[in-house]
Amino acid sequence: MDEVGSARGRNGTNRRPRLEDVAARVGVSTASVSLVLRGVPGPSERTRQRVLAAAAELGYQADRTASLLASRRTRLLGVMVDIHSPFHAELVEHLHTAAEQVGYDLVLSTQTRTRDEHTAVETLLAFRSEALILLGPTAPADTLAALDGKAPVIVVGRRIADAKLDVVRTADDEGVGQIVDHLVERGHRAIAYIDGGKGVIATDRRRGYRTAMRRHGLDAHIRVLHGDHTEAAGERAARHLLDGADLPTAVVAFNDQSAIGVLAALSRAGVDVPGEVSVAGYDDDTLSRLSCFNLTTVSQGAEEQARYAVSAAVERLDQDRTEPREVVLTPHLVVRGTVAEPA
Amino acid sequence: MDEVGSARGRNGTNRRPRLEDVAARVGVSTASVSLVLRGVPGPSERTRQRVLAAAAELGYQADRTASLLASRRTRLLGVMVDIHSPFHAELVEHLHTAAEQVGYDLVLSTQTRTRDEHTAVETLLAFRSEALILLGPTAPADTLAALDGKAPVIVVGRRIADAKLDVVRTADDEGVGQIVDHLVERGHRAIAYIDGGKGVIATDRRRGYRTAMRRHGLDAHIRVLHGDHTEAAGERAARHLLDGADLPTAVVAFNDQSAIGVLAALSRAGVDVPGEVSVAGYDDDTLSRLSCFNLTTVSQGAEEQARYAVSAAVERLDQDRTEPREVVLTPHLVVRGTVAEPA
DNA sequence: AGGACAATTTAAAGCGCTTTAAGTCCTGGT
DNA sequence: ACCAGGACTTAAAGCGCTTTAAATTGTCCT
Repeated sequence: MDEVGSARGRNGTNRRPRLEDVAARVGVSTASVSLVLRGVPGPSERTRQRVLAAAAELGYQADRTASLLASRRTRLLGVMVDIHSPFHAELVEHLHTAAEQVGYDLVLSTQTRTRDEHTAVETLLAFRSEALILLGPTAPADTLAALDGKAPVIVVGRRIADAKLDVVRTADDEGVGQIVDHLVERGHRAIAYIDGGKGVIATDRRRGYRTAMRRHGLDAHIRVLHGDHTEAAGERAARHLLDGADLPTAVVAFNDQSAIGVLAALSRAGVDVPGEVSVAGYDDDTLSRLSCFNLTTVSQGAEEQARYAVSAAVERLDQDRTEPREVVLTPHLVVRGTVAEPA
Repeated sequence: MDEVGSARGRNGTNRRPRLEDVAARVGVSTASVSLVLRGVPGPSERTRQRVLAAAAELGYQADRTASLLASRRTRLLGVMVDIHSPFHAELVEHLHTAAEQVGYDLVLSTQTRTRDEHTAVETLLAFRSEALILLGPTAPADTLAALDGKAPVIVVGRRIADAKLDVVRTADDEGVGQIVDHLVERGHRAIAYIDGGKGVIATDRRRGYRTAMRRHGLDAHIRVLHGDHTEAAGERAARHLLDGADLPTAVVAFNDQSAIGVLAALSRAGVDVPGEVSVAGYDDDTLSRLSCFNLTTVSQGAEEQARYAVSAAVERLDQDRTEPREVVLTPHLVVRGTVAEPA
């Protein structure tokens, strides 16, 4: 609130105020000040008021490192993110609020091209995170399991073979299934799918497509095109479709980026979307919301995943849950403008 | 009974190894171990080897909070980012490497819709960051100046009125100037500009446009349309241009998002880009690189800014520089596919 | 052999906070 | 009066590491 700028370097001594300074000012012990500042019941109302006043005057702010060190607990959740991912950004946002509600704080660490997952996690541990929330880790399952020996690990967004650790993710197959259902309801039958490569997630989504098509008795229309997670892949696949004889009435892409590649290729070829061909993506990326795309897609529910991840951590830390748990959430369709009845 | 990894649980049976444990294992004092592990000269080669071996065996990892507390120095740079910004993501990536090279580490804190700048900065300070690197802060100049009283503040990407603190930014006016030059070279004269609202940055870019136009003797063609930083604004402005009598041959937008709105509107109206109208953005967003946009834009040089920000911090911390410094970098044009000779 | 000096090693004092056992000071009941 | 018991308050012992002064060892002269 009040930005009282205490002159730094006025007399060279520029120590930030310590607990002791507040205590001295009020004339009580540091113990009392600590108690008051943390809201622990005990100190009298009079002391409380005076301490709070003094702390405010001095602009006192607890030194986190000292607090962490002194208390066995740090109430810190380490979060590993890919700072380039918009989806992670959203997750972090919700993790912050979820953590705050249960009295935990977040420490962030990011992997980049030059900074691998290992380093990121070490940093988290070095700050004494009590649990690790890993967003879309790529490390092998046993590496993650080993990590779980040091602190509870919660993996978000990725399936782990036979998980000995907590996992929070959405049912990717189901999400793609929903898209197919949506398209079928609108009257589509020739629905092609552009694959996402060889990851766990891609496998699930592909299976979701196949299963849904069969469920609708459209086995004959199953058509999976090679691709990956990039826009370029979507474009390539779309061109392949355009070159072929039978253009499907709808195309489902592995993710939004790929779908956008499809849109670009179709638009360049003069094919109207959704007039001639319907297109759907996956992830509900920031991109997909842009009005120039307005892509029908599937949302992974960042907020829900964040909430579950935090409560998984809390259950591990505060409620001695020991058996691993996998939370699989249902993604939900986001209907926008790239799907219509087939021509 | 059989637990994966080591038995953990809240009873704290499985303490992570401490300096003392390593020392005991080798049969030396904790002091020696500390010295070895930090690479301080002193310990003999024999001790060094044995300590390193023991540390590795135990999987020892220093407890950062304790280290930070014990040493006056934390060698920690606090970085405030907007986790939703792709540009910030890039900056962070480069900040990491730059900091590492000079032996500093980063602690990240993000502002979100529910978490304001103030909170983010407090967190940074609570972890005893020695300097604060603020990416695109929105707080008023005097608030930032007050902050500088607690720790050196380095503002990245934004101009500060009469700065008492360090600033690293690019010359926004110059960047827009480069775009205008580029367009003029290609033969454009009727170049419109879509404004970015009322921020400091927007002001600079607008001025850059005006100045460049005058420099080329195109005063008569100066045309600034109302807008902001969103795609919607770009779309709106473009429609306004389309409705008017005289469509310019080129449009420069405040940023890439706005430019993409322009592209969308033009494409919808059947106007060919760059055949009929050239379009340019600003920021070199991830978006602008998408092949379906392939937008000609201006790059802010994230890496360079990051390097300067870190060295500004280091100069403050290790070389007691006290007088503020402003580093203004030259942005550079990124020529892609949305600019061509006027029809 | 004795001692000066360099090379190692270590004891011990914190860093700023939390936490707990041990006060201190009241109250009211007997 | 006197004491039990409640309401506060505080002294003091760490948390796991760094750091410095002092102690130890070894080396090399004279």
